[in-house]
Amino acid sequence: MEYKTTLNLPKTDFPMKANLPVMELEIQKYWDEMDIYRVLLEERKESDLYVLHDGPPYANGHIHIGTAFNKILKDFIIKYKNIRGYRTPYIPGWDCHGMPIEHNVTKDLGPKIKEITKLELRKKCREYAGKFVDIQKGEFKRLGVFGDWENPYITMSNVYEADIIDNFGKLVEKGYIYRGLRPIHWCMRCQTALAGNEIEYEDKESPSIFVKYKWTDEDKFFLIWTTTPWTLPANVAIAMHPEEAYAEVESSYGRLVMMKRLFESVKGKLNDKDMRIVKETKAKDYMNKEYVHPIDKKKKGRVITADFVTTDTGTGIVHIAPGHGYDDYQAGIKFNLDIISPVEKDGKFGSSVEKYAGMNVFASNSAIIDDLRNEGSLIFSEKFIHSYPVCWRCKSELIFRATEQWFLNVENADLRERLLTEIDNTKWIPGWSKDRIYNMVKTRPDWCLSRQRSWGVPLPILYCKKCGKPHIQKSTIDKVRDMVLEHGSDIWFEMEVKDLVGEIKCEHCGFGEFEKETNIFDVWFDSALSHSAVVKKRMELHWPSDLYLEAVDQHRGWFQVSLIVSTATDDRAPYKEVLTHGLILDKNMKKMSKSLGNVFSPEMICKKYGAEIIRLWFASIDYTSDAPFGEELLRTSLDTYFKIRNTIRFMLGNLGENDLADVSIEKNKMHKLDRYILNRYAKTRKRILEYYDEYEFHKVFREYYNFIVNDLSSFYLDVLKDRLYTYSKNSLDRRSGLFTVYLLLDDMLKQIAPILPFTAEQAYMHFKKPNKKKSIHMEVINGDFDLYLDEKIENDFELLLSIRGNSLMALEKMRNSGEIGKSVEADIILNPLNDETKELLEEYKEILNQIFIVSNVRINKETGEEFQDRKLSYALKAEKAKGEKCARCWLYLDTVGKDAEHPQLCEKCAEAVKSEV
RNA sequence: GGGCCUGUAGCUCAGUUGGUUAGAGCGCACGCCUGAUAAGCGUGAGGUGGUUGGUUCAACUCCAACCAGGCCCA
Repeated sequence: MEYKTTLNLPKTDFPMKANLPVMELEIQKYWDEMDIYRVLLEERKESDLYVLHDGPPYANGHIHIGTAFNKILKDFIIKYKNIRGYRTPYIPGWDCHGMPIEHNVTKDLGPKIKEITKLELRKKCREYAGKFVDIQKGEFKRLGVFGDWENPYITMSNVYEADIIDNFGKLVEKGYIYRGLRPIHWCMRCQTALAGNEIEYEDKESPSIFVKYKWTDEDKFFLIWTTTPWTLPANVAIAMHPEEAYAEVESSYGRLVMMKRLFESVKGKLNDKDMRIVKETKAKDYMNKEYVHPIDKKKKGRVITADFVTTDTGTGIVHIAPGHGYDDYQAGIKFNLDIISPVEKDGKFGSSVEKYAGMNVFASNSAIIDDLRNEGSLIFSEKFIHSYPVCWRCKSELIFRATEQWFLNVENADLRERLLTEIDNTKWIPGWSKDRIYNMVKTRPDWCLSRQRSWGVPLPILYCKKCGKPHIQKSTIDKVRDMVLEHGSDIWFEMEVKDLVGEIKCEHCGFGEFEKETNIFDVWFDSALSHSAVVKKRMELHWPSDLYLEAVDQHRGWFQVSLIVSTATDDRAPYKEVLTHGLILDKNMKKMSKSLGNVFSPEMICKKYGAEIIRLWFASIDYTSDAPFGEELLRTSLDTYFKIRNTIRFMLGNLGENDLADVSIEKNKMHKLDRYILNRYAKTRKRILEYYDEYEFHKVFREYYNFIVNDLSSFYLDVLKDRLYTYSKNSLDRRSGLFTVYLLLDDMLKQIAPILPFTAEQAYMHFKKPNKKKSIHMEVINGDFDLYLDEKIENDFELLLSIRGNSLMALEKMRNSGEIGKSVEADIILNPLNDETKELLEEYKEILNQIFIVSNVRINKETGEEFQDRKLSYALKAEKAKGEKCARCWLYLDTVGKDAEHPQLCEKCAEAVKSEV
């Protein structure tokens, strides 16, 4: 027992128990105090620049697991590029304007909304967004993300808002901006436009009517179907399905065209027993055929085709009013139809509809039905119950109503073609990501930039008070931009026109008084311009960015809108590479949502487990597809984390108090086992770096973790213990082992630092190493392990390890029969059955017992279980160890007792003990 | 309904240009150690490869359809 004190057992203050929730906060404090972000930039001030531009999360609510995932992936890359020696400024940003914030603020206000002004509402929105910017900032920092948290970019800042207006001016100058009509959801009671999530659906009873439209040239009719009779005055066309069969039908109402498959259903409804098909036709037979307008007989409409025509209800022919429906609008764009919008803000027909002018549209339904019936064109009518959109606030029924909107023309100056070229010139990861955005851009419509809202950047457009025409001029816009830069965009709403832009004249009528546009920009326009407002403007960055990294949903969002404005104004994509990741779903691969109660807050996980555990989980999954998430899955990460941590701790412990400055050993003097593990690591490390360069973190993780488990923990370190603990302190073999552990730990800490920044930092603090920096993140991965590549050692050990496997099985049998406990209680007898095996065993005979962790390995002619593997052939047998147990190293050796001073010890231990004195 | 994606052991992932009994780690079971100890080591049991067809001497790997799930549109 007294000999235990002569052993070199591991010793370290690096705690086994991580207590991450507390430890991480301490490390965070350390980073804050040293100002790690600026220290790193200073450290790399001469280095190459790498720019990952942050896509701004929406400043609305706390971060969720998906936001955390995105930020952590970005942080992996930033920290990796940094530790590879790049200068990696990272400017986090927030998207602050827009409907969801305005919606929440409005909801909180309740009925008080009517008492406050637009400016007051905007102020409340600004406060709301500001509050969540601060909250999210803290939450992101807590995850260990490095960035310029003191100077993030905020889309509601003066600089940013001014840049939005500036770029709009450029787009105007280049001819991308035009005004057009577009139908939007409209609440006639609130007299406002509504966005998607402000719409609710309720069951509503509507009239369903069949109306016959007379051909202009013959006494035949198209039989159309609609549930919104009030939209008939705005009719400009009727649509048939391009693939379906149609029929001409003889009936008591005359000769009618309808969809063939709906014939029986229509016949039943009309109760016309003699109705019969007289001719089978196709939509193309009627293409562009003209009919008399159902309300205004002076006008004509024509036949078009559309995919959205229903094939299971109605008549198979629908009436088209592009001003009153989204499908209709799209069809209108496609077939170049007029967009008629005869309905005023209050939901009443304007003077263009003589017959019903001043009448509320819903009230007009019955009048229109009566009129059609009286003139004989209405041949069927019934009640129809369907889900219908209503206003989220006043619950009144909504209508689609075409209004004037401002658009960005994606065809101007061949923009669409140029976008597709830019997509081709960008590297998309993974590859399918390119197809996805390519197909979207290929077919996307013009971008509607205007929103009828309060919380956003105003469109800097004026309208002549006399002729009503818009004044949209670069010079004027630039004046607005300067005012916004100085005062913020509220100035648009506060100031008189002439104070805002000086004296200007209407270029159409020469009048000098104007009204200001009240619309604001689509919030996507804000974030689309981060490439300009941030990447171009910040001195520490370069344009274009090296990388954008967001979730799959951003192909329609940020990736695309950024591409559009950047290509339009600067003729190229704002990024060189785009990396897309999937979404985080719940443990059953179902979407997370508050109503399902399957949502996790990163905050809770940090408090309970630590940020490192989430980071490790994110590193272990393949982000190219969607991934599940749940607390029980985190347990895996927890176990994995402790394995990594303990292995690091064990290595730190063995290095202990050693002065590592002069531990260096030449390769050819090193122990063979050490040379083997360094060769293994050299190869592993090469793959790790390749995977990092390809952003394949789950492969990095797998490679790293497998090395720890299979190579280090269960083999190398297990075998090494005897050498480190029992050999005399300064023996070459022991120092060789220490040096190896030092080399491994030094590099392995750097390799894992991007993924586990807190733990790597903490371990680094306990790591005694020459020329140590203040933080591991200031280190650079540049050491070259190639000198340790050694094919012969690798091949030899592959074979030795195969023998070791059989040895382990033989030992396990002895253990199960109770003959031995630990493996050093046994000897292994090997009988080489061919020359190759004999040669191999001869070469390594000195260290075979170490490799197998037994007391002795004897090579002789004894029989045993025979094995063949590749070129090896041998018989193997395990038996109880011969010799005495050494009181110090616990091996059973026949040299025990030979030393008179230390009769309980083996030769080696006796020497070791003496040398220590 | 359209575009894109995913589906290999309980979990996370490997499987090279289609080619022998589909691999690893975790977890699980059993055992050992007590000089990495709220640790370490060993052994073992787990897979009709989403389903169904097709191409081929041969398919987890190629093709088609379907099922389940995800994103973005309609």
